[in-house]
Amino acid sequence: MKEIKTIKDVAALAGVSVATVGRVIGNYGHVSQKTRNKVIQAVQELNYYPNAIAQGMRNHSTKTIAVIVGSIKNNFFSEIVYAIERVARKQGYNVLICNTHEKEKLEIQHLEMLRSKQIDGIIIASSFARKQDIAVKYRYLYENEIPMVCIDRNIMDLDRDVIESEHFEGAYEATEYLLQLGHEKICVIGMGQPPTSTVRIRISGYEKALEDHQVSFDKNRVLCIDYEETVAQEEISDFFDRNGDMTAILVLNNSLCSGVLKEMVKRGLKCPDNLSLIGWDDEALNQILNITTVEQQISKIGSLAAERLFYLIENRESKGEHMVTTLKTHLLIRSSCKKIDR
Amino acid sequence: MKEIKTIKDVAALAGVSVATVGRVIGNYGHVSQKTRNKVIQAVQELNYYPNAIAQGMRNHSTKTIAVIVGSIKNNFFSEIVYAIERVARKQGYNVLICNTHEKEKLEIQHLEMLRSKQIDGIIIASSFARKQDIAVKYRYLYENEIPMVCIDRNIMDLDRDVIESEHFEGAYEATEYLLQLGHEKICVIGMGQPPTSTVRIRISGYEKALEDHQVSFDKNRVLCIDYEETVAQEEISDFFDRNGDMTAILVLNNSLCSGVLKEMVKRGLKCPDNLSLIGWDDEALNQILNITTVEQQISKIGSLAAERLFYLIENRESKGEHMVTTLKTHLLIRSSCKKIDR
DNA sequence: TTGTAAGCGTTATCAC
DNA sequence: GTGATAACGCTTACAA
Repeated sequence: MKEIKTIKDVAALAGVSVATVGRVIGNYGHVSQKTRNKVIQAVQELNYYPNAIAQGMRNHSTKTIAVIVGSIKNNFFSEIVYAIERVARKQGYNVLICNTHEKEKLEIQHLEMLRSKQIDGIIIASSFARKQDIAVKYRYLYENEIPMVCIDRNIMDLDRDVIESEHFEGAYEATEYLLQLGHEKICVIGMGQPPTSTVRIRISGYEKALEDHQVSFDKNRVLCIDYEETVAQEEISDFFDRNGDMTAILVLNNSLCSGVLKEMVKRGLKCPDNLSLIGWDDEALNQILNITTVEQQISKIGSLAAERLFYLIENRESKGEHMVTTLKTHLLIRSSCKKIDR
Repeated sequence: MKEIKTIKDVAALAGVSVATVGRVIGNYGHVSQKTRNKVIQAVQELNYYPNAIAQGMRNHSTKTIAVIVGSIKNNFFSEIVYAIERVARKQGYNVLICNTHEKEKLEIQHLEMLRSKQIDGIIIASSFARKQDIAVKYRYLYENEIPMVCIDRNIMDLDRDVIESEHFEGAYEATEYLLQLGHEKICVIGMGQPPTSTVRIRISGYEKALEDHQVSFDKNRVLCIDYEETVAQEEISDFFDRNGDMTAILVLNNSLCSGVLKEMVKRGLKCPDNLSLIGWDDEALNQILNITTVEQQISKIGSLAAERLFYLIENRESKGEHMVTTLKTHLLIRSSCKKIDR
């Protein structure tokens, strides 16, 4: 068990001052080749690594960013985090992971902790839909000098950069596809009770498609599910009971697709014979069962968010406009929807 | 955009010294009620939060731990990380996430970075199977004063705590189940080329079960797949070609199950009619398709590892024995395996 | 080219 | 009960 060495130990061993060691380590200023070699020698001998905490203290930078998401267990988020970490590592940054379980209180707690830890930047999928929903005393956590990028969801009226998908268009296209196949009794299922802002926008895309095809909207065809996993299956089951006449389901979150499929198995409903189905996000399950799906560019959300964040970190003073990037979705047509007669 | 306040600002506003503010914040020593109130008032007014970097500098503690895994995209790891983060947050710690892509070089790089960042502890699923495999110059990264817990995999001959599953017994039980159903041409598929230590142990459990039932082991029945996703499906396809006579497959990693199922769909093989199948780890896919599975206590691996790590952090001096915790697996029998005649 | 020393924000010991 | 101050390890302006 070796003691951790400091720049002083290196200086002592090399027979120079700490300033000279600093120059060699930091690669700045002028150092003679001879001295440089002595220092490098000493560094290797002692297995010296600079103390990043002390560096951070001086430089006001921790080379660490944080990602705040609902849950890293959600495939959508774990893929995003993976992409973020990839970009971050190449830039010499580490990534802190924070799960909010979609609880606003926890999100606030995390932000306070991150602020205290002097994190360099934050990528967040917030539980707050609008700035007004954030208690005034906590707004400073969102409106401060720390670079921040919102992913998947916008916080309305908050002037921050956003990377998201075309929620509206994705849902519109999927719904229209079902309408064109002859479906009118179309149900949608999304996450959050109340629904996340993302889900709300997707629902409005669904509504607009119905409207454009002269099919009336029925709010009983919409199910928004709470985040507590235990009750989800029961809610889905009740929903199936209430909508015995539905001919198609559009699932608005990947994590719900398996629940719907379980219910179909339980009821002996075949897809697409008894019920047409469209999923959201492409996963192994959808590929194997040949389920038509709204595809998002998940990795790209992560990598763009990370790149944008590093840009903000390196150009802190630039007071430019906040930027909203919207990524295209794509309806991947497989064989889970069938044509029906009206 | 507010400036970040320091303890000095608080002291100035409250009209006391920084020492007194420190006493109030840190809740130690004696402060009169009157002074205390003035300080608390100032703290709230300025929205002051202690700078954790400066605290870390003083206390030699960062209240941050790191988790090093192959890939957070892997459900097995994302569930573990979720469990770890849950425990950590309650203890006031943050969690850094590091993906190694199962590359030894990257693992070393991460460890160096973490050391530099003065991380308080590390939970790692290492790519190294044995201490001897680690270059001598890097062994100090594994044998130092930083608390460390290995998960899922042990590093042989390294004296560290381990939390893992019963790999051997899990594979033994699954194989025996197949043998009892009359299968003898049983294939296994696992991750890593060469296989991870975890997979190697599972394979030896499989071998032992064959031996105990007087079925000879054939190495052509074993497939170990490289981590590059792009080639995996092809390798599985070739493997199916080479083993046209197999009657059962035991999948040793959750992430491979979907690949096997895709291949079966492609070839029109029904489960269990044409081929019996056992998966590893229970996921939505297995539940929906009714696939018999070796269940691990995934969340528990994470929470136990975190609890053990915090114990080590808080009892740094204790030179106790390293501890190996082995969690039971459970064969969850569904309907993906059928009885056959010998 | 090299060394000295101030300062980053906190904690905690020591005086008063 | 309270305040001054050294220390944590590093960076860098300034002096030599």
